[in-house]
Amino acid sequence: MEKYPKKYPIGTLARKSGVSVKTIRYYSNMGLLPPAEVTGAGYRLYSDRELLRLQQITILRFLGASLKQVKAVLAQELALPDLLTAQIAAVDAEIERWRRLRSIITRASEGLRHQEQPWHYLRNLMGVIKMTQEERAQWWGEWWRKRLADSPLPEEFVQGFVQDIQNSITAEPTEAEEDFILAAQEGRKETYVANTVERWTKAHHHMSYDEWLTRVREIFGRFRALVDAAPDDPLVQAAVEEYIRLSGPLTATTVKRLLDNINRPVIRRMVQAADLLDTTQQMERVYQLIQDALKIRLLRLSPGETQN
Amino acid sequence: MEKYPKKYPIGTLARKSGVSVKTIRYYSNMGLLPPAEVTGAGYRLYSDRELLRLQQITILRFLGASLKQVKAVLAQELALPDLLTAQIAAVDAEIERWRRLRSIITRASEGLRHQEQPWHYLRNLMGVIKMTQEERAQWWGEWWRKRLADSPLPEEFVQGFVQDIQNSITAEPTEAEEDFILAAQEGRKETYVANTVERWTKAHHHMSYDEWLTRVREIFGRFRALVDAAPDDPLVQAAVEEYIRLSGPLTATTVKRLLDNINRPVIRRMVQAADLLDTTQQMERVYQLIQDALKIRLLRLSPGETQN
DNA sequence: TTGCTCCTCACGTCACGTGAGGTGGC
DNA sequence: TTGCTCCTCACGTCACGTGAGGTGGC
Repeated sequence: MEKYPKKYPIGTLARKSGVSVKTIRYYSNMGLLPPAEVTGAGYRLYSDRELLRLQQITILRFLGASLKQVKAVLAQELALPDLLTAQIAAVDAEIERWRRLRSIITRASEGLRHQEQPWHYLRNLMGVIKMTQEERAQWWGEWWRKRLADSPLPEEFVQGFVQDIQNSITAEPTEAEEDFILAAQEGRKETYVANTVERWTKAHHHMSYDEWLTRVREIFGRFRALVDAAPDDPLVQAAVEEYIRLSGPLTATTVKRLLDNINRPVIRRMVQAADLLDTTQQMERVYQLIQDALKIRLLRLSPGETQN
Repeated sequence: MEKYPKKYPIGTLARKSGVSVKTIRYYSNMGLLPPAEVTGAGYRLYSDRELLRLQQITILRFLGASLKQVKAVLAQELALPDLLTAQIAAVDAEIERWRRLRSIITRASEGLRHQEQPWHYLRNLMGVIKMTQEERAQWWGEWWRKRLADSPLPEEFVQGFVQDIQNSITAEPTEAEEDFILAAQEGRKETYVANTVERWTKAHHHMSYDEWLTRVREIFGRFRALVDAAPDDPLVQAAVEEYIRLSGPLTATTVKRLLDNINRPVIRRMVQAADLLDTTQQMERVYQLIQDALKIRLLRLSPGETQN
């Protein structure tokens, strides 16, 4: 006695399952849904066993599986939960791809509004977005080399500086970095920088960039005057307090970020450059003073976190 | 004098543009990038004019345009900004599609963990998610008809009630609605409802569902006792105050939402049902009392918004 | 006999890539 | 002459849908 005795032609299966005749024929031909029987005249006959299998196929397709994956799952070569986990990852990748495309199109669309040479602009935009890590390192290297070409800094120094810059470039570019490169390539770097820096000082310090710069200069003047004082001298600590405040709220996190920043090779190299250009040669000592004063300030803010 | 005198074969163009020979051949064959010249031996020759055009094609493809769209833009049948606007909309639709698929797969994946009949569960899930508005209306109609089958309510009343239910179904189902249908189909409705209701009362009222229900019953008891009082009677107003608080903070918005809710045809029909079943037949009057008391409370909360 | 169902085969979709088999040009 | 470049043609990708032309079965 067969379990599924009743057999019916393809049209009946199509009606029972809601799947088109063409699609069922396709599945059958590719071996995914073999008919229960084929008559002498070539008619495909199916039973409810095939109906069940077809429903499983439909479900898996509904969950985004390819026919190849469907085949693997039904052959029990691939477990259902594993398929779904893989699908979620694949869908996430797709969403990421589309998001990125969306941001690119939006940027292009906005950029075009103020552009007189649309194709030229779009070509630059595409170029910048497609840049690999090495190409960006290359670009920044050249940019700094050009900027420092006329400076009186010794050649080895410039070489080292460019090296530091290139080493500090991470795998994933930020949109801000891409926009800067684009602006520089289009010769509108000055206005771009002015705008973004102005936005930053306005948002974080409620003052214009000029005001902010004046404050920074004033603080460095104070440090310079105190260059021979001890780091825990109240005057030095007062100056460092101001310095911290210009970077954010007075918390351990802010101070740590400042210390991390000041320790970056590029910053250290800039301090060296200042010393090379400055006849007083005090920048290195000022730099040490600020570092030490920051460390003391951090100790006072978080006595429990001195280990790191 | 030609503007682009130098002509070169396909391989040179490939190297200059970074596009593969095969792709250039494809574009040329389909008329998107006709060669500047074809030699007697059939060699395609290109100039820098074609190089420029090829770069434009590459840019548009980078922005997600199809070759058909590329053709239209280069033939100036479609303006660039219009293309980009259309692209953004298309990309948004794609992201939405993938998001929906992701949520479906996630739900399936989580549901499978506690399921003994995975295919059966997945089939139900697919069915529920694919339900159209009419199918959902149909489903709710049947569900209520079954629930009210044994009730002593007259048949015309049940008909009208089911009609009201079906009319209140919106085009877009919520996930909560889909989950309820699924739970009901799988016979785990009771635990599902208990869980979600419990979560709701815990989150919004910091009490268990049982406690919350006791409070609601107590308030209705108070209204019932006050059925002949005026809506602005202090005791009625005190009861309505409690009633509002059980629904949210005492603001004009909350009161308006309560009034909207109480005015829904389905709610009115349920009040009528209570009267048909209750020997005291007071529910209709209690209902009116609550409505009037709510209106007075709303007037006191927002005297400026009485027009609507 | 009529009308419906079923069959195969070929082609189209989208933007190419692969590969075979052959030829032109430096 | 050798090695590189170029050519055409056919087929594959993915999951079918469309359509032509013909036949089986109630």
